Amino acid sequence: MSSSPNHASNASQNQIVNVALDVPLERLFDYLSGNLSLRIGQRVEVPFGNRKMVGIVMGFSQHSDYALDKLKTISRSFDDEPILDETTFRLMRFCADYYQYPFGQALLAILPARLRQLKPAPMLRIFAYRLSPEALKCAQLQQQIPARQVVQRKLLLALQEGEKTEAQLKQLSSVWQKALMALMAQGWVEKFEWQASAPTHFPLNAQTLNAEQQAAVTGVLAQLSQFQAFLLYGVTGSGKTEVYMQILQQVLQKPDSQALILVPEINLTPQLEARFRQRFPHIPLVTLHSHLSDGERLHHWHQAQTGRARIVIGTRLSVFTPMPKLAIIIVDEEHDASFKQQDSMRYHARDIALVRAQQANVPILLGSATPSLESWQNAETGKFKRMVLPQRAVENASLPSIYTLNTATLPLQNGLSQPLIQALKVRLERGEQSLLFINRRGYAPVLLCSACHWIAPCSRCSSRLVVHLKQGKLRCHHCGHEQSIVRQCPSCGNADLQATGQGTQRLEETLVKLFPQAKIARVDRDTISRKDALSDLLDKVHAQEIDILVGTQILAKGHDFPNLTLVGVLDTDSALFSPDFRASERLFAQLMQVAGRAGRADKAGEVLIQTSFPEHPLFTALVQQDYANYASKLMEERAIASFPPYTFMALIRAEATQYRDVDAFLQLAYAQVRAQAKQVTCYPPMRAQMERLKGMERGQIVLQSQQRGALQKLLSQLIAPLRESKLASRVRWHVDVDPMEF
DNA sequence: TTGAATGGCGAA
DNA sequence: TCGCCATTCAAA
Repeated sequence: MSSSPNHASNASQNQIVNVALDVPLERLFDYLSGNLSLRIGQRVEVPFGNRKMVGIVMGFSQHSDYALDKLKTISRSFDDEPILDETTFRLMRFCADYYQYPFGQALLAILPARLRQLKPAPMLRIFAYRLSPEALKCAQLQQQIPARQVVQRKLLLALQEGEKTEAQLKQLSSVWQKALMALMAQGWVEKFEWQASAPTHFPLNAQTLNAEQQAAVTGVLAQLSQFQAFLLYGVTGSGKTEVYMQILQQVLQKPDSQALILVPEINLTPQLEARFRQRFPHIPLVTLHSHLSDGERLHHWHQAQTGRARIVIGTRLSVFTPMPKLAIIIVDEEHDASFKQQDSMRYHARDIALVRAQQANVPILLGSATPSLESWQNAETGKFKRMVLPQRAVENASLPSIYTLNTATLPLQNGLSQPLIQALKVRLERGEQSLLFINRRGYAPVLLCSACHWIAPCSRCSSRLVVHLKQGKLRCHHCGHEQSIVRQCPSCGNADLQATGQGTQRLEETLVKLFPQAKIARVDRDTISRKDALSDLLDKVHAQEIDILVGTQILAKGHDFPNLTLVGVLDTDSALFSPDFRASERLFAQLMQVAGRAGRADKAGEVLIQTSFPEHPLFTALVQQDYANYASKLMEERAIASFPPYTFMALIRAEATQYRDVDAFLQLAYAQVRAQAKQVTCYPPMRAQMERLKGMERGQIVLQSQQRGALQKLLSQLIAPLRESKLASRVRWHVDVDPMEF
């Protein structure tokens, strides 16, 4: 292979270039380089069919399987520098294989939207400003500027502390640019391209750790130079974040090293981000999540990809962010289901993080109060090192007391039992806060005809319409369909239709009647649609402007309410008997999580759970707050039933307007599996849990194996013939490896 | 996936 | 015969 003299280019003189494109085909596409100088990992524009597409240069070759005279030529390259490298290719190769997803689509999907568009992206160079040598020599710098030039003086004052980036200066004044220009014109300030520098000092506001936290920190620090997975199992409020930060403090001492922190949801990032920024004020930190604008996202991604950002905090997609000096990965709340992507490439960010840590040979730390059974199993077998934080970190803070209230025997007043009402009353009198958790949005989950028992159904889904009284609507929470509330039963004409059951709206209404003097706030997807709505509300809670919070799972996660001493849980029983084998694991985690909101500071917390099944093992374990015990119970069940983590699963799902098309397709898949697989068990096609969704009939087959390898092999052989099958064109279908929902 | 090409069928 | 729709196929 000829190489160009200056090594800037690997391709010259019309070579064959292998390009990855965002198309649902496994292969790469060959093009001629023309007279372009290209490098691996560069972004290019290529003609594809009758349109243009963005591609990534994967390599160069002498030969092509494709007829040479049919090769087209790359139109142009977009960026000066490659944006991806072999490390990322390797990770995405693994993902594409593991999740049975076309490589090109997987690769292009990890780019920020701006880099998938057919135009050069403004690759932002970051500029910073510092005092000029003359300014440094000048003893009384402030006096050199007229006192009226307030902004100029302000900027100078800031720069006297040290260099500042544009972003930092921007915060000082809205007219910072004009003032800065003036200062530069006078020669006091100079501009330079900013490079992240090694932190020179860390603030001393690190909290003192208790013995277990210290042991966890020491344990991880002892193995910084190689791959090792750690499971940090710490009860809610045990100070996991402090452990993360003290570990990072050490890791980031190493010049240029980068840390990746994955968090489940966007709602959690502002708080966590603020804590990290406060702790590491001199270290460049970026976030990556869906609330960023395209421009911001590109900017942040680029910071990470060039190694300038030292800390990256992001949601699941950021597990793929290229980071040249990655030194550690932390996955917070590793059990959280939102790490699993539920469409296109159905990856699990925690699992990918493990693979990535292994490939990069760096340690990875998974933290949770209720670890996933998969991780728990890995800790049991010694694959992960387990570190336990058994107590709350804040002095005098203890775990809340948890009690069940038997709704089978206690009378209910609009869904609330007397003991719970009493408990709320007591908090109000004491000036403390309460939280009521109910996992149902809307006013009431069903609209029922008292005469013929007709229930308002969704026309497109096999689900019921939820009553939203304030809006006067019936809504489907699955497809978003909305209609006005019917006044008459369409089945028998009866006008007595009843909104039955409890939802957040109705609970709020009940509470307002019971406690007219209390300040009550409802928190669910309906009230938290605006971007800052949640954080505004949380501020109110902190300012004691709220007495009772009513809400769904949005409230369960991560928030710290020092004055909150009561948590009430309503109506979670349906999850106890769900056909999804993971439902009880999830419910336990969720209830532990909400329970953890009570008594975070030095006030004792109380958790009251209304249930008709107080004897259920889930609740007995919950009352004792014994995750370990419940986990081993669940593990026994999983072992008996041959479910994960004892086996590996994959699902083939299909949907079509006619179920017979779905069935025909799944029967074909089923037959193929039966014919090939020795170590894989396959169950006949069945209807999905939600049989109909958005007007589509749905079904699936389940594949199961003791060996991950056998399942992988089978899937890779199965996909191609299925794609080619005529039946496949009549249905929409996909493979879900390690599915989380059924 | 996308878009172009193909082929069948009813209307004119 | 034209035009519309559904189906099929290639994409470098």
